[in-house]
Amino acid sequence: MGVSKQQAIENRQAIVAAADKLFRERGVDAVGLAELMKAAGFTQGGFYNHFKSKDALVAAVMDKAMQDGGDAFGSIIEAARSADADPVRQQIQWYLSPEHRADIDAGCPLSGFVGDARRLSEVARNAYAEGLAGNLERFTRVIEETHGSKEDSRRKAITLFSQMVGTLLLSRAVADIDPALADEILDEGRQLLLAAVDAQPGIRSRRRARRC
Amino acid sequence: MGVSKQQAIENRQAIVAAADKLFRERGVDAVGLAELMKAAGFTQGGFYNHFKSKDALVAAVMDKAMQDGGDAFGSIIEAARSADADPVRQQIQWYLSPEHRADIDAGCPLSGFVGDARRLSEVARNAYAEGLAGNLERFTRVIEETHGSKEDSRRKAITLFSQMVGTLLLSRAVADIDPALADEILDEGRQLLLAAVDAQPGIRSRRRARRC
DNA sequence: TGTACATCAGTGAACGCGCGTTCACTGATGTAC
DNA sequence: TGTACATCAGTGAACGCGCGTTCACTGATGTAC
Repeated sequence: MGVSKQQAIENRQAIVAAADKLFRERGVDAVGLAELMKAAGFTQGGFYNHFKSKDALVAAVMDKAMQDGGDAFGSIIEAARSADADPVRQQIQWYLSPEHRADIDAGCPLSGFVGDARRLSEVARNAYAEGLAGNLERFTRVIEETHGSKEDSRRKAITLFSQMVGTLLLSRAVADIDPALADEILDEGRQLLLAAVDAQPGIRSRRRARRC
Repeated sequence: MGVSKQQAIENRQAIVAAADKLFRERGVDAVGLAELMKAAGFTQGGFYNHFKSKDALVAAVMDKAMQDGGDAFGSIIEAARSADADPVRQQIQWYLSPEHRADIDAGCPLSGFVGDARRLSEVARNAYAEGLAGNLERFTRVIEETHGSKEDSRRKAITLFSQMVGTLLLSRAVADIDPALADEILDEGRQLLLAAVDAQPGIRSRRRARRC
């Protein structure tokens, strides 16, 4: 129809955003391009003005999701710091909240795509792996700063994140069929991890210091 | 072709077994009935002699996978008991082994289907939820027996299983792209959980008792 | 600044293909007598 | 026990449908002069 370059860029982003949401909700295979383009506000033929193939879109979605995930992580850490709260505690609180469990569309992409990652194209799997590696590095840095235990902060980041992912996924998997079990999983997981963080020397000393 | 009733039952089981394997490897949507029937050794038309629809097959696969998963769990517990080893330790060792990570086909179905569970039919989701509930009950009983801490054995079962699932899934998701990271996740997770189990009073006293 | 034209995002119909499902048919199994 | 026949799992072609992808066309944008 004739569209400015700026508008074309925004339209491409709209397609990626619609795909991100639909792919997480229903799975990549279950979402057709016609439906996807309609959701983004276009007709299906225009898809190939922006992407070489559906696979290329999947890769773009994965890139964008990983970047958004990193941004969300950063925001929570920032917010915790300005509120003088423990960033690791805040991260656990958010990750294992009923709100995050329900928000598959915009929640952590590492959980959202963990089941599909293996089956996607190599480019998309690369984006996932880099997203995970980056997230673990960021998490390691935060733990190192707030807990002061330099030597095993990476170990803690890896195990803590794995625990959060497992808890969230199992809770999500049964959330609609057995909400009581889903809540139990989420609550027990959150309490355990918060208790473990509170038991860390770095954290405890910091919280005590503020109270005195 | 004319087939005995016994043979027909075995053929149905062959279809379910082939579907179980293919669905886990490539996802339910990505596997067509023609391909599936061929993998089971039949032509596609025969499918509807056994199942009302593809959805019905998915539900049957989920039922079977959950039963197999329960059986596998029981075998490991049995083997540990006859070897006078700690069943919980053995369970962690197996669950977070490179072998189980690679064995998606016959591994734990709760991990294998966790990403897809939300998107399947209600019958299949029910089977998944019941499988998870049953597994947690079995695990709770084992922990209660071997660790002797009755009041919080369920809590421990839930959190321990969530941790194993998260570790396995993240490790699997990046196993082919970033094997070093995948191994790091698996190893750190296993070490953490084994250390946590060793710190349990029930376990420690039992192992000490045997050594004296 | 104004005019002429190339660019290219968007349209919507069409393509071949593989999907889930249906169907008429086959023929050994299993039952009735 | 032997014969006649109903059953029903398996075959393979066919169905309509929606998929990913291609295409000719449109027309405002953006550029060249």
